[in-house]
Amino acid sequence: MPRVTIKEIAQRAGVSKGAVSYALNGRPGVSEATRARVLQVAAELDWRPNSAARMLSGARTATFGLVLTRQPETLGNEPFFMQFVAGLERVLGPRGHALLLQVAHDLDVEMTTLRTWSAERRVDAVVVVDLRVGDPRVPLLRELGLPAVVVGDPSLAGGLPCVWTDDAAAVEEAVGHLVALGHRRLARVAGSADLGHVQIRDLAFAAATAAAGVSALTLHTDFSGQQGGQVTKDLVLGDSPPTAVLYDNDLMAVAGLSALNEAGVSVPEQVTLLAWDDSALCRVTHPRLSAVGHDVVAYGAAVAERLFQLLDGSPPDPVLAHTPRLHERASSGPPPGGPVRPRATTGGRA
Amino acid sequence: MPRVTIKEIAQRAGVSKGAVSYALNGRPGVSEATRARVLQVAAELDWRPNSAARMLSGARTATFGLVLTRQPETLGNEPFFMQFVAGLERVLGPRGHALLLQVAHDLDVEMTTLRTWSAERRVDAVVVVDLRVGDPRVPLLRELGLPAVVVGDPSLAGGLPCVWTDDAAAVEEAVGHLVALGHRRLARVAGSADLGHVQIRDLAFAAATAAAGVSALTLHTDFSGQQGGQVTKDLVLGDSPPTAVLYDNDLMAVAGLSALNEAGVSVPEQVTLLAWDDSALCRVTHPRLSAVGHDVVAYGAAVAERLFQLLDGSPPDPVLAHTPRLHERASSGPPPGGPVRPRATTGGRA
DNA sequence: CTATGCCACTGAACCGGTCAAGCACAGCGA
DNA sequence: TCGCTGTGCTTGACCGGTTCAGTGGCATAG
Repeated sequence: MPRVTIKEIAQRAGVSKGAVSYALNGRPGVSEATRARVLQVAAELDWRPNSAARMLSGARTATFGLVLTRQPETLGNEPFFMQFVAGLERVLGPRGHALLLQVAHDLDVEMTTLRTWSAERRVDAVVVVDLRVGDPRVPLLRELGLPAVVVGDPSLAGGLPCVWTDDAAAVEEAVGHLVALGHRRLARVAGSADLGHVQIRDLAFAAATAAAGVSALTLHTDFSGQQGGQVTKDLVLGDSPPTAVLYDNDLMAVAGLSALNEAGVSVPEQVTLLAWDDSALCRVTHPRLSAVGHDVVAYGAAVAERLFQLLDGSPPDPVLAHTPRLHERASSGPPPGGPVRPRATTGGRA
Repeated sequence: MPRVTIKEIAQRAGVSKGAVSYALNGRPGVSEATRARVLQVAAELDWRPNSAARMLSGARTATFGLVLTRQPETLGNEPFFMQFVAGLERVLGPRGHALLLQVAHDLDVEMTTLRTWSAERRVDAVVVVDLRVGDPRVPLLRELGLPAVVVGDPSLAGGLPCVWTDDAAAVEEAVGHLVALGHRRLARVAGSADLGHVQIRDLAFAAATAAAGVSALTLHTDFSGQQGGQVTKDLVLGDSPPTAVLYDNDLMAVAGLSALNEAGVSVPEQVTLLAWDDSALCRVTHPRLSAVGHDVVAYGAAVAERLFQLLDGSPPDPVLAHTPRLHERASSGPPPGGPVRPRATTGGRA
């Protein structure tokens, strides 16, 4: 396979390598006539730049990196990541950029990968997800001088450019909705406490319930269905059970629903359940799960846009992608014994 | 950030660039004493090869490509892909290789990506999944001369090296199990008929049911929960309903279970359900779903191993990764009216 | 003592682009 | 007529590795 190079284009077009480079990159230094001729020859030969050569001289790899650090099983259970990646690519693809992906099983491996990518010059920038509280990746990226876009709350990003969703506002909306329905004892089945977005929801949940003067309890899990189901049973079958439970992902909500179903507790008559993420899972249960959710594909696309802005030298201001909204379905309703006052909501969205 | 290059190592070690290259790559041409000195200097300076420079001269990118062509939503709902990727990385990471990922929304985009990666020399080889019947990617890869490992049945791979799981045998096991339980009317809720693995299961299902002399019906869907639920209801509430339904993924099985639950049909008393893939979803329903499943992470790892073998020049023989097995849980049992003969199974695995 | 061969290493070309510097020539004003 | 400026193109260095054709030194064979 004799690969087409600019040298060959230069010969055929009767100009030098340099002129071809100028012409192909749309920069001044060649006449329009020459440029057109070069472009035509390039098209005829179906020339594509050798990415390695570009990288070597230009120092731009046209590649971004993403490391996902979770257990493979957990990762598979979260539709979030695949949709997020799809959103990234929606923007990267048309711009000729590629995504380098690594799935790591712990943060140390991820950090090593970031170091390697930086040292080997494999990526122009990286996307960082699942921020921890006091995340060690933030200082590492600073130290490496590796451009990065952090997916998460500005309070966690340590000054790095970030794209975030306002989870606190979403929690407030959910709590407000539940309180308006008449619920007075709320519980939250949360993910790992060391994850930044979990902590942000923790705080928002505590604040919103305190402000509304209702009781609240948050329990942390590993995001698994197993723990989601167990914790739900413990809560609902225990002393002073909550009348509404808010989950940190969809899988745990599904597991909770099944556990209650098994225990003979009816949803939403006895307990209201609210999932988080609003993936397809929420629409395949009976009753269908009400959920706090957002457009994850668009979220990924927003992050990709931010990556390009970053390389263009824009300042590291946080970008709010959007605020997750509550989607009411059949798993939520007034608490048993009826609402304190008539349904005060404005009606749900499907 | 003054990047460390072999030139600097050469200066410090008092040898030439060439000698350093030999030393670092473990090839003959330098004495052991010199090699040790070079390696030590390299370690001290924390040298890493510039990947672009390597690619440019060596023509090896240490990168493999993977294109996933599905709707982003569908993709998110299939734990398969994330686990598969995790399995790939399990092997690639330690060997210093990276994975370039693209999510495409149709096959044309995927083909364009493959052309681009090949022309730009971005990858050493690619992994091809979701093979179609008469897949156009097979001749394309041939034309491009791009090394590839096909994930799927040898009959679909068109002579390209492939890694596969014996889905036909798994279908036979499932049908055998159902027949042994006494079921005489089976149905299958399948995915898109144009996917190779769906067709293989189609044929195996038809053959196995015919051999057992039981009635069988296969309906195709788009893998979505919505269609999975709808088709299940149509089947079970229709004329001559099946007593057992085998699904092509977990999501549809969950949706089917919910739909029946909603319609007041009890599982497994009235209908037996069997999911496929056996992700965490199967353990968060009530009753828990029996499923045909396998170790997807190991599958991905096997594919990665095959990639390296391919680059080492091994012949394109198919590799059987493993055969999915039936995992019995609570959604399967004898048909209503009792088994034709006493339970003939040897007991299930968790 | 020369010839032979091997070992360890050097020097330079090369991969395919980018880019700064330089050069030829046209157009223009003085 | 001579310089000056700007356009359009060429030349060649450079990125950081790999690789191949030497080369000099040394040991062994003839």
